[in-house]
Amino acid sequence: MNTNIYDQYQENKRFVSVDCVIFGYEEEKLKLLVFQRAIEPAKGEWSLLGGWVNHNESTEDAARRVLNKLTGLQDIFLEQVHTFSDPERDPGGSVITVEYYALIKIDEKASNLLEDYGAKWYTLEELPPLIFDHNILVEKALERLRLRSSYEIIGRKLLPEKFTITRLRNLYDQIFQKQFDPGNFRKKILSLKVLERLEEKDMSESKKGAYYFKFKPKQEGEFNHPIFKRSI
Amino acid sequence: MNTNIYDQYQENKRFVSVDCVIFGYEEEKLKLLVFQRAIEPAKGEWSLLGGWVNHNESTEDAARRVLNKLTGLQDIFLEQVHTFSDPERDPGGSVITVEYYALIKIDEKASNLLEDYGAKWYTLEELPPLIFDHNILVEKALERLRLRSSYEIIGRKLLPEKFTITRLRNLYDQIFQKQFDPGNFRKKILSLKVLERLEEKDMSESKKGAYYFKFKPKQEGEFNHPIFKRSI
DNA sequence: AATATAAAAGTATTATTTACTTTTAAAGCA
DNA sequence: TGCTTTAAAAGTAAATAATACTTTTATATT
Repeated sequence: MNTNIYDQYQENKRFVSVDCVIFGYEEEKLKLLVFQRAIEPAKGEWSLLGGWVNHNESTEDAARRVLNKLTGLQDIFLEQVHTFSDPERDPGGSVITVEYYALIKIDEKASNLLEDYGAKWYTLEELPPLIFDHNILVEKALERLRLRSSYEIIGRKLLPEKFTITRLRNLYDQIFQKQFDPGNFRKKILSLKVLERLEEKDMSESKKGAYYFKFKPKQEGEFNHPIFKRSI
Repeated sequence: MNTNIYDQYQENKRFVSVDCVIFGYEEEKLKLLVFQRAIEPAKGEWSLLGGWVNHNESTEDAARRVLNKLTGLQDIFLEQVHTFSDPERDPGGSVITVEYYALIKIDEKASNLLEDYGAKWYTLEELPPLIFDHNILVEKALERLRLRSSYEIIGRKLLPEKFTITRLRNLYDQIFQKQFDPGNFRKKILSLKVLERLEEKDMSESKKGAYYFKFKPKQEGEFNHPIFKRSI
């Protein structure tokens, strides 16, 4: 252990954890990965993925560590959401938790790993009651995901390499829980010039077929303004 | 000390602090309150207001406690910004800090209290280098203040009871570091119907005089959409 | 009474959003 | 072969909002 000038304040040390709201997209549905809690209190109940923040580790590193242990994935999109610190929030003791949300492609994960952990994907509507304040954390993560999605076109981490505009629109329908107008959505998205049209078409959804698109490489400072004035 | 089911994880306990970016508005300038640090390391250097998070206290309570000790104010607007946790961020030891920004009326504070703490108001341009990552915290707080100001009309906590539209516009000019068009700003603000015009005029700035306005009581769910499409 | 000032109101142009309708490409039949 | 069906893709017209201005107004000062 390295010397620490704050050792005189040992009294003030606190339990700090991270909790991850894991979003995925599959079968035209935005889904959320939840776990059966492995330790007391509330052992066996549904919970977000969490873990202690180790010494000499940032909270983001801690979140990546627990996510990697679980999914085997290395390059996961993470955004910090909020820190919850009500001393009563966890009946097991006063724990400060830093919340992140993660976006992952569902087909990428090693599903056998997930089963070992008693994990399960739920749609937003089917989500069961979670332990402690975790349902509030989910709400907060969803708010933040919506905010982000209204400033940039999200999907790089949720959709496969190539996808149709209809599929992207469906993702946005799911995130905002509303129906975007197909024509207007297409017009708006294409006007942003962040997608590149491929020559290949997806013929499974219509007779005419829908062009596949992929994301152009990310530009610096691409999105400074809200994209949709009234999406939220 | 109450019993704690997590006692077996004592090893994992961490130092947790709060840091406050304190915004005020005075003489047509957005200002920031900074302090001469009272403890080692970097004792005497400019720093944000901070403090340890005590047991049985939320981070927001901790922020209110240090702000109240300093200013005597009870009802301070606070918004949580971000949690910084790089183990190397504080050379004195690995400390996780939860950042808040506060909005206060400069004339309200007991300035003698401030002097005891070696505090000083700086404009954004004049802000000196701060310790550790505190300049980054300031940037982050400013970003968050801008985001909030683009979703609701801020000023309840920064302006006096009654104020002119010009004064509110000047505050927005300061926050976004740009010049809003006087006519268009007025039109936009009044269309939101959050201000109430008083009969009294401020005659100090023009021959015609400018009506004073005050905020109407806050409505629930008033602002769901960005107010200014391109303010950021 | 004339002048000067910034407030307040007004206006015209352009851009964006919204709610639609029409056309199109290709598959699957008759 | 050519008719039908489908959702994609393109197009359109009206309403709303943003922007860059100009004009009018109320009142203290000269």
